[in-house]
Amino acid sequence: MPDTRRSRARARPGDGALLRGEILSAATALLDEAGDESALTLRAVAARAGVTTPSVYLHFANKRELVDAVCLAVWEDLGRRMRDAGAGVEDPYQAMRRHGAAFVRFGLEHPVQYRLLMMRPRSGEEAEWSAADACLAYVGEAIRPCLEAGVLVGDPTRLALQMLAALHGLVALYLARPDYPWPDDVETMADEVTRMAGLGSALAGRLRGPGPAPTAGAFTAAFDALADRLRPDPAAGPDGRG
Amino acid sequence: MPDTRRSRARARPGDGALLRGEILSAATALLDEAGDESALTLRAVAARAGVTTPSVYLHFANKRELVDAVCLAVWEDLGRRMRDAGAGVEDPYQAMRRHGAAFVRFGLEHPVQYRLLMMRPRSGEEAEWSAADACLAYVGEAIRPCLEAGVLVGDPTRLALQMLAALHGLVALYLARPDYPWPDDVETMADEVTRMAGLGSALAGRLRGPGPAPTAGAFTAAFDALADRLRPDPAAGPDGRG
DNA sequence: GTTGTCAACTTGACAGCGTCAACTCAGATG
DNA sequence: CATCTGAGTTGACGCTGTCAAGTTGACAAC
Repeated sequence: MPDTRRSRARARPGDGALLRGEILSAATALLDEAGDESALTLRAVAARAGVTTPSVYLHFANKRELVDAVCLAVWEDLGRRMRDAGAGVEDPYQAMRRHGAAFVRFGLEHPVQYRLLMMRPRSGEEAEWSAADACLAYVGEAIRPCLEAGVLVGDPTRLALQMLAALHGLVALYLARPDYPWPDDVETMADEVTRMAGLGSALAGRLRGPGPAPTAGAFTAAFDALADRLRPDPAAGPDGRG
Repeated sequence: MPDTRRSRARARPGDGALLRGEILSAATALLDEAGDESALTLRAVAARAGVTTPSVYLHFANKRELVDAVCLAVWEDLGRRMRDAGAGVEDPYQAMRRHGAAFVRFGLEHPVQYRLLMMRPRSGEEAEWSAADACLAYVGEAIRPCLEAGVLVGDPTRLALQMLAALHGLVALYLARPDYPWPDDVETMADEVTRMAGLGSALAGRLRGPGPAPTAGAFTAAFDALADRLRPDPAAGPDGRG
């Protein structure tokens, strides 16, 4: 038996690109339903699109390009989501917190696509470069106001990489290791990791340079003093701390 | 042509387990030489061990178990390496810095194994549980002295997860995205990320609870003051800051 | 309305993969 | 020498991505 009964009418000359869209949505549906990339075979995609397997090659050079296209489609949301998360928050540090949490939330909402785009060895070719690059760029955008306001100090690229490392680490770890003792509120944890990275970068940037390393005792005392200073008013506020 | 000319003498009854070791080292060599998991096929492993393909199934239930065994072999170093890195450093925070850097270094030195064990969706079975669990346990060990000394405050498990997220994020990002604008000294960056996570956790733990979120301006001033306090002596020391 | 052309798609195959049931074979044991 | 059994092989199955060559069908021209 061939792939399947023919179910799709041949496109008219000039409309060949129509199939591309149908293949893409078939692949997307397949990936979303199974939640597992192993379900995404060219044969399954083609059959779902009502077409034979090699027809996929008319619009995608190979499987990798198809997978990339499927995953990239979901990526178009990321920038908007991160910007929306920080919109209306004028304080640059608090805005960065929202940006980071939005990034983590996005990753957790698209586990398969995130894994395929961010946790695969690089293809060697230039494909899907834009996705991972977009992540770094968005994080860079999020921290720039903090740099301009003087909350963060240091090299912007380096800071963005460190910040992204923390965010990506949370997503990647959660996706690959759901058996870890994760708290129920991973949303909160996303904010905590962002805060951790933000506070840590802010402080580490100031401590750079030669000099003796402070002891843990000095840290403890200094941190307690800093916390007191940053918490002058014990009255409750609408937002979380830090 | 069958798999290859027969090159291995059949083991004597009772010595069947010998083949297991030969398969393991063949697979290890294959993985190390290619630096790419796609080179690790059962046929290649069997041929390298001088045996036919199905013989692998005499000692490993499936390919996944073989891959896990290969990767786990390298994991036995991790605990020792992390402990060694912190040995002799009595200051708990500085010891934690070393632990974190050692973890990152380990991951970067075993890219294929790290990726296979830490960046793959969970098998569903219990296999290789120990590897990822070991990571979390080692990080937990590293931060416990900090908790006891009062440098870190908060839930140990949560803190370990956050710390591991930062460390894993750096490794995972570097392995999956070598095309990022990484600095030449990733070693230094490993330390910076550890420091970032440590400082951030230390501070974030103190700022938890209800209350208004400090503004970026308050942060900036408070951080500058803290940095001054932690850097009382501008004389150069042997160690990095922070 | 017949014909020709070319894009759109199919046919049929290839090599390689993980996996398994059935078979052979050598070495130890009686 | 006969037999038993653990060690390894043979040959196959269904699956995968991929490709060269063939077919089909809508439109444009006569």
